[in-house]
Amino acid sequence: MFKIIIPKAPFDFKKILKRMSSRNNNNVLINEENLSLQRIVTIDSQPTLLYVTFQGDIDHPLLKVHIPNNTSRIQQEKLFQLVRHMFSTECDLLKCYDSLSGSPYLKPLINQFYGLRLVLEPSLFEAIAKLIIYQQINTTFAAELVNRLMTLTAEEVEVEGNCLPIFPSPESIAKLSYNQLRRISFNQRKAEYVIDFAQNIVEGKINLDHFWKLTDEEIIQILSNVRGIGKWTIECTLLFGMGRLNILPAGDIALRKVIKNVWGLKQTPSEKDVEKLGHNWSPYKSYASYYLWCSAKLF
DNA sequence: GACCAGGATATAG
DNA sequence: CTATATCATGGT
Repeated sequence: MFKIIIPKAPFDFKKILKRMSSRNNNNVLINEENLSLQRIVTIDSQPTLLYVTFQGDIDHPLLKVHIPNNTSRIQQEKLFQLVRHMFSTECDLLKCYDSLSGSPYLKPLINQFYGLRLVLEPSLFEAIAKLIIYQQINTTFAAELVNRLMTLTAEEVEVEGNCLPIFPSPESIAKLSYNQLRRISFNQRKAEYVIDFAQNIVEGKINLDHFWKLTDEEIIQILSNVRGIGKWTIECTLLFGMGRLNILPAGDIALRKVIKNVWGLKQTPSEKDVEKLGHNWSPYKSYASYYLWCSAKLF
C-alpha cells in the first residue's frame, strides 16, 4: 500500500537526496539510484517507518509514500503531512527564484540548485538538539557525536535487514548523565546544553509543538532564554528546523566564507557585512542562505 | 604542532 | 556595549 503526494514543481528529489547524503546522518537510509529514502519517524510517540520513493521528473514530481501496516487513517494522514513538511513540498520556489534572481551572484546558484528544497527534520526537538551538537566543531565530528549519542541510547528498528537508528527522545536524553556524554567526547558544556535542553522539554518549560503558531520574533524571544542556544542556533532552528523562509544566519562561518568566494572578496565578510548584502533578499533569505551553504560543500 | 571548525558563555574592561 | 579566554576533538 502506498499513497502519492504531488509536490509543487520544480522539485528535484535527486538533489534533495544528495544534500541529505552530504550530512551523513546515520538514521537516514538513502538510495540515490532508486531515488528512495527510509528513516524512522515518530507518529503519536510511536516509531513508524517512513519509506519514500520518487517518480516523474523535476517539473512533474510524484512522491510515493509507503503505508506501514497497522496504522490508522489519522496516523497515515499525519505521516503524509510530515512528508510534505520534511521536503517542503508546498513552497512556491518559482516565486522565490523570481525574487532572488535579481542578484547576479545568486542567479548561477539558482540554476545549479534548481528544484532543491529545504529538508527539514521530522521533529523540532531533533533539529535543535542536533544544532547544539553542531555548534562550533567541524561537521564530520559533529555527525560522529550524533551517531555516538544514538548508539548510547540504543534505540533502533530493523527494516529489511537494515538497522535504522532512532534519534533519542527528550525523555531518553534527559535521563543521561553529563559524564555519559563526556565519555563519547562531548565537552562539558555541550553535554550540559543538550541534556538540560531535553529536561526543559520533558518538564514542559518549553513546548515545541506550540512554536508552529508563533512568529519568528516570538520564537527568538523564547529560545534566547535557553542556556546553550544563541543567535546562530535560533536562526538555524527557524530555517532548518521549521522552514521559515526569511532567515539569514549571517554570523555563520561557513556562510561567510562562501560569500567571500562567490563575491570575490579579499577577506571574509563580517556578520554585519553579510546582513547588508542580504537585506534585499526578503522575503526569501532562507533559500539564498541555503543555496549558498550548499555551494560551499559542492554538496 | 598549530590552527580552524555551520558557537555560546562567563567574565572583565 | 565590546573584547577575550575557554571548551575539546578531528581534519588539514
